[in-house]
Amino acid sequence: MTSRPIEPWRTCITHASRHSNWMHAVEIAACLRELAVYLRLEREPERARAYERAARTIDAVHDLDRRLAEGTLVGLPGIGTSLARVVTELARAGTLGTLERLRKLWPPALVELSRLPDIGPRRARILVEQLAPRDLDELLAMAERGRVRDLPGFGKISEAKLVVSLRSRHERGARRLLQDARRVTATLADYVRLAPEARAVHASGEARRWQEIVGELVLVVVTEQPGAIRAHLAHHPLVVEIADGEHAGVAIAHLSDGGLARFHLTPPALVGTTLIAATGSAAHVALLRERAAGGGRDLGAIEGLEGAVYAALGLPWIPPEIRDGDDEVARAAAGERFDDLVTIADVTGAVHCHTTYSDGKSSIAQMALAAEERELAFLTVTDHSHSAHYAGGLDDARLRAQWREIEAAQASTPVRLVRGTESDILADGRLDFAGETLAELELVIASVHNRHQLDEDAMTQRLVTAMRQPIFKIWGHALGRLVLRRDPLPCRFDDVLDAIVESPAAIEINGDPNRLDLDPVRVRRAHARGIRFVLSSDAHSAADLDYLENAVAMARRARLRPKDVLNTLPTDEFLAAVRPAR
DNA sequence: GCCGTTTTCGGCCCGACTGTTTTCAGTCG
Repeated sequence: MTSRPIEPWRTCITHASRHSNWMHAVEIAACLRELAVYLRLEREPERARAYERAARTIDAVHDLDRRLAEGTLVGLPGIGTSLARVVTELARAGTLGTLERLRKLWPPALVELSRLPDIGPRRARILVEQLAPRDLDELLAMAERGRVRDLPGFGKISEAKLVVSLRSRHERGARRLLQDARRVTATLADYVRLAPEARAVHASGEARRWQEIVGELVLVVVTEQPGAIRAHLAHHPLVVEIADGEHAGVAIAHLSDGGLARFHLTPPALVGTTLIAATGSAAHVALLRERAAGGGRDLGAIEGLEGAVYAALGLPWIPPEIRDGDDEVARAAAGERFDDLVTIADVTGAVHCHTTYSDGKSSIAQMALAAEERELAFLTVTDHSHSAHYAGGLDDARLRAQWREIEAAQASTPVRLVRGTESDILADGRLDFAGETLAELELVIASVHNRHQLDEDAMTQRLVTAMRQPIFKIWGHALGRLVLRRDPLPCRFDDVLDAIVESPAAIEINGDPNRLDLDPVRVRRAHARGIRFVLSSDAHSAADLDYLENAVAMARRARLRPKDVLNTLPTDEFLAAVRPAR
């Protein structure tokens, strides 16, 4: 286990280690999306869609560098000879003749404009061509003066909507998923490191605290020449313009995807306090500032690394994941240490994995190999159950066929393969297999996949009934939320926790970047009731096993220790703890 | 521009909604 990282955040930086060029997948995908915007403006929606599809593929591909080197991009979904050439050129040269030409042809505001709600390519083009605003602020002023309502395709109502979305574009348009934020932050950090004036670069902000939704991206750059860093930043392909921040040590980059990135430029002596301020939360920093002032000190003037700043305040270092401004400072002051929160090195096995038997992309053998590579001792094979038609759920016969394949695969892997299921929780709270089949399984995950719209009473009843089933089961992606897309299931959560406390059950913390479910706030509530957890990746491919990192981070945010997590146990103890039949 | 053949060219999700029109275009999910 020694080879795996201890501090989850670090892996983000190491994964992004670069080759001779500096164009990452994130940047290539952004350029493809920008090209798609221009193609839509030029009324080529099919080609635009092809570029958007290629952007999604590049975002998702795990071995881009290898494929670039070997010239094996063609064959990836949506990548033909033409787009392979475009991607290769972007990767090698950092830009593309066509893209540069289009950027000169269309005003910069246009790309951002076409991302606003209710503004498609046609009306974006009308706004830009008829009003010729220098930027979106000027367009806002024009809309406020009533100059939009008489344009073709516009009226008073759409003008008013435009004003609203232009006024709120920064706070709303910049909300992004944690995974996206971490990737873009890492790529910006790598780029800044290329500047000789940058002595160190640290990712910070909400992404460092593993918040599910990230607004601004925040980075700390250690440098004695902030002007040189600003000039360097202006040349990044994602950067539209560099603006001044609230004080001289801050530069704000407007990104072509509509987001903002804030760079704190600090001299070496103040890196610790700057990193603390840049990481937040605001409430946490306020508590530290108060504590410093109580001792007659100015937080912003304390020199040294982060640990030294905390030490100067009489505190142990507090992990970013729990800097919520809740009671972490008070507890740390009272002597509680947080250096024993669960880490990825504590996790012994991969729970909740799909294979080609249902909607996974990798075979049982491929999943086993990926688990072995990650030094995991066991892997639970938990494909969907029969009711999940859309995902190719398994009936009894195919489940038993899978058991035979698991047995065969077991012969050639040291990873203990566990016979499991992700059983649908039916609308009435029953599980999807008969009791005798469930009893033959070694592990049961019970999840809601449909009928999300039941009312609170019916949903609570459904979940309570499911959790009271007389077998041990793991409540999978508990409240079914999709970050920024779907709210948690409506239910009386504490009633469900009551049922879990009484019944044999545990709760999953799902590391799928769209789910991150159960959320850390509710995990703390469940933890306070003595409920235990499993950390899972919900992997639908071998590479997805890395989503475990997200689950670990959510668990750390909830202050879980290894003892709170079932899949930190040795294989035999884990299997005994989760065995369905008792 | 990609893809999958009804195999080298035509389709690419499509219906609901809404504000703008005056019978529909644009946008969204």
